[in-house]
Amino acid sequence: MPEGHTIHRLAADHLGLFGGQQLAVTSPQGRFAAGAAVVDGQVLERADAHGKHLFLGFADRRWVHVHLGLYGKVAFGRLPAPSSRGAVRMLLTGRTHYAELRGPTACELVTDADKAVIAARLGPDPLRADADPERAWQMISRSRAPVAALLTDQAVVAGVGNVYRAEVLFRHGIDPARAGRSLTRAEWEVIWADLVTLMRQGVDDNRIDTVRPEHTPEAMGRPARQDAHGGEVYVYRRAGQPCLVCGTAVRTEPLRARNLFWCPGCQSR
DNA sequence: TAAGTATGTTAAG
DNA sequence: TTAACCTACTTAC
Repeated sequence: MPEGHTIHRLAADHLGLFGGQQLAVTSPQGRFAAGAAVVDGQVLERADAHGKHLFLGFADRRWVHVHLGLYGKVAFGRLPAPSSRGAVRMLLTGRTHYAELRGPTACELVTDADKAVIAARLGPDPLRADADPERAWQMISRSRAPVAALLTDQAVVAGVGNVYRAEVLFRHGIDPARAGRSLTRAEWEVIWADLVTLMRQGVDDNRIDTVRPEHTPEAMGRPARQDAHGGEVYVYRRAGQPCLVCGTAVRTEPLRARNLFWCPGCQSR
Protein backbone atom coordinates (compact mmCIF):
# COMPACT_ATOMS: atom_id res chain seq x y z
CA MET A 1 0.00 0.00 0.00
CA PRO A 2 2.88 2.37 -0.23
CA GLU A 3 1.77 5.75 -1.47
CA GLY A 4 2.46 8.84 0.62
CA HIS A 5 -0.48 8.33 2.95
CA THR A 6 0.96 4.97 4.05
CA ILE A 7 4.31 6.55 4.89
CA HIS A 8 2.82 9.40 6.90
CA ARG A 9 0.68 6.92 8.76
CA LEU A 10 3.76 4.81 9.48
CA ALA A 11 5.59 7.85 10.86
CA ALA A 12 2.69 8.59 13.21
CA ASP A 13 2.36 4.94 14.25
CA HIS A 14 6.08 4.55 14.98
CA LEU A 15 5.99 7.69 17.10
CA GLY A 16 2.85 6.59 18.91
CA LEU A 17 4.09 3.09 19.70
CA PHE A 18 7.80 3.74 20.20
CA GLY A 19 8.38 7.50 20.69
CA GLY A 20 10.62 8.29 23.67
CA GLN A 21 11.50 4.63 24.20
CA GLN A 22 14.77 2.80 24.00
CA LEU A 23 14.40 0.32 21.17
CA ALA A 24 16.06 -2.96 20.45
CA VAL A 25 16.96 -2.76 16.77
CA THR A 26 18.04 -5.86 14.88
CA SER A 27 18.13 -7.20 11.35
CA PRO A 28 17.08 -10.87 11.52
CA GLN A 29 17.64 -11.16 7.78
CA GLY A 30 21.09 -9.59 8.13
CA ARG A 31 21.04 -7.01 5.37
CA PHE A 32 20.72 -4.09 7.82
CA ALA A 33 22.84 -5.65 10.55
CA ALA A 34 25.55 -2.98 10.63
CA GLY A 35 23.07 -0.08 10.70
CA ALA A 36 20.87 -1.74 13.27
CA ALA A 37 23.83 -2.20 15.61
CA VAL A 38 24.48 1.56 15.57
CA VAL A 39 21.00 2.55 16.80
CA ASP A 40 20.31 -0.56 18.88
CA GLY A 41 19.40 0.55 22.40
CA GLN A 42 18.94 4.21 21.40
CA VAL A 43 15.82 6.28 22.06
CA LEU A 44 13.47 6.95 19.15
CA GLU A 45 13.03 10.71 19.30
CA ARG A 46 11.36 11.64 16.04
CA ALA A 47 9.66 10.26 12.95
CA ASP A 48 9.38 12.22 9.73
CA ALA A 49 7.70 11.45 6.42
CA HIS A 50 8.46 13.22 3.17
CA GLY A 51 6.65 11.85 0.14
CA LYS A 52 7.27 8.12 0.17
CA HIS A 53 10.36 8.41 2.37
CA LEU A 54 10.21 7.54 6.06
CA PHE A 55 12.84 8.76 8.53
CA LEU A 56 13.08 7.37 12.05
CA GLY A 57 15.11 9.73 14.20
CA PHE A 58 17.28 8.31 16.97
CA ALA A 59 19.53 10.04 19.48
CA ASP A 60 22.69 11.74 18.14
CA ARG A 61 20.85 12.82 14.99
CA ARG A 62 21.03 9.41 13.41
CA TRP A 63 18.19 8.61 11.05
CA VAL A 64 17.02 5.30 9.70
CA HIS A 65 15.83 6.04 6.18
CA VAL A 66 13.19 3.63 4.84
CA HIS A 67 11.67 3.52 1.39
CA LEU A 68 9.15 0.73 0.93
CA GLY A 69 9.32 0.64 -2.85
CA LEU A 70 6.68 -1.48 -4.46
CA TYR A 71 6.69 -4.43 -2.07
CA GLY A 72 7.82 -3.14 1.28
CA LYS A 73 5.61 -3.55 4.33
CA VAL A 74 5.66 -2.86 8.04
CA ALA A 75 3.77 -5.09 10.43
CA PHE A 76 3.15 -3.90 14.00
CA GLY A 77 2.16 -6.17 16.83
CA ARG A 78 1.96 -6.47 20.57
CA LEU A 79 4.77 -8.25 22.34
CA PRO A 80 5.78 -10.97 22.52
CA ALA A 81 6.63 -11.10 18.83
CA PRO A 82 5.63 -14.40 17.23
CA SER A 83 8.34 -16.39 15.52
CA SER A 84 8.22 -14.48 12.27
CA ARG A 85 8.06 -15.98 8.84
CA GLY A 86 10.01 -14.68 5.89
CA ALA A 87 12.80 -12.16 5.63
CA VAL A 88 12.68 -9.37 8.19
CA ARG A 89 15.05 -6.55 7.27
CA MET A 90 14.57 -4.61 10.49
CA LEU A 91 12.93 -5.59 13.76
CA LEU A 92 12.14 -2.85 16.28
CA THR A 93 11.23 -3.93 19.77
CA GLY A 94 9.87 -1.44 22.30
CA ARG A 95 8.21 -1.72 25.69
CA THR A 96 4.91 -3.11 24.50
CA HIS A 97 5.08 -3.54 20.71
CA TYR A 98 7.31 -4.62 17.86
CA ALA A 99 7.57 -3.60 14.21
CA GLU A 100 8.78 -5.83 11.39
CA LEU A 101 10.01 -4.30 8.13
CA ARG A 102 10.04 -6.54 5.06
CA GLY A 103 11.01 -6.02 1.46
CA PRO A 104 11.93 -2.32 1.43
CA THR A 105 13.86 -0.76 -1.44
CA ALA A 106 15.88 1.21 1.10
CA CYS A 107 16.70 0.72 4.77
CA GLU A 108 19.83 2.62 5.67
CA LEU A 109 21.41 4.84 8.27
CA VAL A 110 21.68 8.47 7.17
CA THR A 111 22.79 11.83 8.58
CA ASP A 112 20.89 15.11 8.76
CA ALA A 113 22.72 16.18 5.60
CA ASP A 114 21.76 13.01 3.72
CA LYS A 115 18.15 13.52 4.76
CA ALA A 116 18.22 17.10 3.53
CA VAL A 117 19.55 15.96 0.15
CA ILE A 118 16.66 13.53 -0.23
CA ALA A 119 14.11 16.16 0.76
CA ALA A 120 15.64 18.68 -1.64
CA ARG A 121 14.99 16.51 -4.68
CA LEU A 122 11.32 16.03 -3.81
CA GLY A 123 8.46 18.26 -4.87
CA PRO A 124 5.83 19.55 -2.44
CA ASP A 125 4.08 16.83 -0.42
CA PRO A 126 0.32 17.36 -0.04
CA LEU A 127 0.54 15.83 3.44
CA ARG A 128 3.14 18.24 4.79
CA ALA A 129 2.33 21.57 6.40
CA ASP A 130 5.37 23.16 4.73
CA ALA A 131 4.30 22.16 1.20
CA ASP A 132 4.26 24.88 -1.45
CA PRO A 133 2.04 23.85 -4.39
CA GLU A 134 3.39 26.81 -6.37
CA ARG A 135 6.65 24.90 -6.85
CA ALA A 136 4.76 22.08 -8.54
CA TRP A 137 2.77 24.51 -10.67
CA GLN A 138 5.98 26.08 -11.96
CA MET A 139 7.07 22.68 -13.31
CA ILE A 140 3.67 21.51 -14.53
CA SER A 141 2.78 24.70 -16.35
CA ARG A 142 6.03 24.54 -18.35
CA SER A 143 6.00 20.84 -19.21
CA ARG A 144 4.96 19.08 -22.39
CA ALA A 145 4.76 15.77 -20.48
CA PRO A 146 1.33 14.23 -19.83
CA VAL A 147 -0.21 15.40 -16.60
CA ALA A 148 -0.47 11.74 -15.53
CA ALA A 149 3.31 11.39 -15.73
CA LEU A 150 3.89 14.66 -13.88
CA LEU A 151 1.68 13.69 -10.96
CA THR A 152 3.73 10.56 -10.19
CA ASP A 153 7.05 12.34 -10.73
CA GLN A 154 8.31 12.73 -7.16
CA ALA A 155 10.28 15.82 -8.12
CA VAL A 156 7.00 17.50 -9.07
CA VAL A 157 4.66 16.23 -6.32
CA ALA A 158 5.93 13.97 -3.54
CA GLY A 159 3.83 11.08 -2.29
CA VAL A 160 1.38 10.65 -5.15
CA GLY A 161 1.42 7.15 -6.68
CA ASN A 162 -0.45 5.23 -9.32
CA VAL A 163 -3.74 5.10 -7.40
CA TYR A 164 -4.01 8.74 -6.36
CA ARG A 165 -3.00 10.03 -9.79
CA ALA A 166 -5.64 7.95 -11.59
CA GLU A 167 -8.33 8.84 -9.07
CA VAL A 168 -7.67 12.56 -8.77
CA LEU A 169 -7.66 12.97 -12.55
CA PHE A 170 -10.94 11.07 -12.75
CA ARG A 171 -12.54 13.16 -10.02
CA HIS A 172 -11.89 16.32 -12.03
CA GLY A 173 -12.69 14.94 -15.47
CA ILE A 174 -9.17 15.55 -16.75
CA ASP A 175 -7.82 13.53 -19.67
CA PRO A 176 -4.56 12.00 -18.34
CA ALA A 177 -2.85 12.49 -21.72
CA ARG A 178 -3.10 16.27 -21.56
CA ALA A 179 0.20 18.11 -21.42
CA GLY A 180 1.00 19.70 -18.09
CA ARG A 181 1.24 23.11 -19.68
CA SER A 182 -2.32 22.83 -21.02
CA LEU A 183 -3.69 22.83 -17.48
CA THR A 184 -5.19 26.06 -16.21
CA ARG A 185 -4.10 27.40 -12.89
CA ALA A 186 -7.62 26.85 -11.59
CA GLU A 187 -7.49 23.19 -12.63
CA TRP A 188 -4.17 22.73 -10.81
CA GLU A 189 -5.46 24.43 -7.68
CA VAL A 190 -8.44 22.09 -7.57
CA ILE A 191 -6.24 19.02 -8.12
CA TRP A 192 -3.87 20.06 -5.33
CA ALA A 193 -6.67 20.80 -2.89
CA ASP A 194 -8.25 17.45 -3.65
CA LEU A 195 -4.94 15.60 -3.17
CA VAL A 196 -4.64 17.21 0.26
CA THR A 197 -8.15 16.08 1.17
CA LEU A 198 -7.88 12.56 -0.27
CA MET A 199 -4.45 11.83 1.14
CA ARG A 200 -5.30 13.13 4.64
CA GLN A 201 -8.30 10.84 4.57
CA GLY A 202 -5.96 8.06 3.44
CA VAL A 203 -3.72 8.61 6.48
CA ASP A 204 -6.71 8.51 8.84
CA ASP A 205 -8.23 5.40 7.27
CA ASN A 206 -4.95 3.69 6.28
CA ARG A 207 -6.42 2.97 2.85
CA ILE A 208 -7.40 4.82 -0.30
CA ASP A 209 -11.04 5.75 -0.81
CA THR A 210 -11.96 8.19 -3.54
CA VAL A 211 -15.58 7.48 -4.45
CA ARG A 212 -17.96 10.31 -3.55
CA PRO A 213 -21.03 9.35 -1.52
CA GLU A 214 -23.35 10.00 -4.47
CA HIS A 215 -21.48 7.44 -6.58
CA THR A 216 -21.31 4.55 -4.17
CA PRO A 217 -22.98 1.39 -5.46
CA GLU A 218 -25.78 1.84 -2.94
CA ALA A 219 -26.48 5.42 -4.04
CA MET A 220 -26.39 4.40 -7.72
CA GLY A 221 -28.71 1.45 -7.20
CA ARG A 222 -26.07 -1.06 -8.30
CA PRO A 223 -24.88 -4.20 -6.53
CA ALA A 224 -22.04 -3.64 -4.05
CA ARG A 225 -18.53 -4.19 -5.35
CA GLN A 226 -15.45 -5.61 -3.74
CA ASP A 227 -12.20 -4.02 -4.80
CA ALA A 228 -9.33 -6.42 -4.29
CA HIS A 229 -7.03 -3.76 -2.87
CA GLY A 230 -9.36 -2.57 -0.09
CA GLY A 231 -10.59 0.94 -0.74
CA GLU A 232 -13.35 2.20 -3.00
CA VAL A 233 -12.03 3.73 -6.22
CA TYR A 234 -13.39 4.89 -9.57
CA VAL A 235 -10.89 3.63 -12.13
CA TYR A 236 -7.71 2.17 -10.59
CA ARG A 237 -7.41 -1.49 -11.63
CA ARG A 238 -10.93 -1.48 -13.03
CA ALA A 239 -9.98 -1.87 -16.71
CA GLY A 240 -12.85 -3.16 -18.83
CA GLN A 241 -15.43 -2.63 -16.10
CA PRO A 242 -18.15 -0.02 -16.52
CA CYS A 243 -17.41 3.46 -15.15
CA LEU A 244 -19.31 4.01 -11.88
CA VAL A 245 -20.59 7.35 -13.19
CA CYS A 246 -21.24 7.01 -16.95
CA GLY A 247 -20.99 3.27 -17.67
CA THR A 248 -18.25 3.57 -20.29
CA ALA A 249 -15.65 0.79 -20.07
CA VAL A 250 -12.62 1.90 -18.05
CA ARG A 251 -9.44 1.86 -20.11
CA THR A 252 -5.86 1.05 -19.25
CA GLU A 253 -2.58 1.64 -21.01
CA PRO A 254 1.03 1.51 -19.89
CA LEU A 255 2.59 4.91 -19.28
CA ARG A 256 6.31 4.81 -18.53
CA ALA A 257 6.15 1.25 -17.27
CA ARG A 258 3.11 1.83 -15.02
CA ASN A 259 -0.48 1.00 -15.83
CA LEU A 260 -2.59 4.10 -16.21
CA PHE A 261 -6.38 3.83 -15.76
CA TRP A 262 -9.03 6.28 -16.91
CA CYS A 263 -12.60 6.64 -18.16
CA PRO A 264 -12.73 8.00 -21.70
CA GLY A 265 -16.34 9.04 -21.15
CA CYS A 266 -15.79 11.18 -18.06
CA GLN A 267 -12.23 12.37 -18.67
CA SER A 268 -12.45 14.43 -21.82
CA ARG A 269 -11.40 17.80 -20.48
C1' DT B 1 3.24 -25.81 -7.76
C1' DA B 2 3.93 -22.27 -11.00
C1' DA B 3 2.92 -18.02 -13.12
C1' DG B 4 1.49 -13.49 -13.00
C1' DT B 5 0.86 -9.09 -10.84
C1' DA B 6 1.66 -5.15 -7.70
C1' DT B 7 0.04 1.36 -4.49
C1' DG B 8 8.18 2.11 -6.71
C1' DT B 9 12.81 3.58 -7.79
C1' DT B 10 17.46 3.21 -9.59
C1' DA B 11 21.11 2.09 -12.66
C1' DA B 12 22.74 0.29 -16.88
C1' DG B 13 22.73 0.50 -21.88
C1' DT C 1 14.05 2.10 -22.85
C1' DT C 2 15.04 -2.06 -20.11
C1' DA C 3 16.27 -4.76 -16.40
C1' DA C 4 16.94 -5.37 -11.73
C1' DC C 5 15.53 -5.47 -7.02
C1' DC C 6 12.57 -6.92 -3.02
C1' DT C 7 8.01 -9.83 -0.97
C1' DA C 8 3.25 -11.37 -0.87
C1' DC C 9 -0.78 -12.31 -2.78
C1' DT C 10 -4.04 -14.13 -6.46
C1' DT C 11 -5.01 -17.06 -10.23
C1' DA C 12 -4.14 -20.89 -13.32
C1' DC C 13 -3.09 -25.66 -13.96
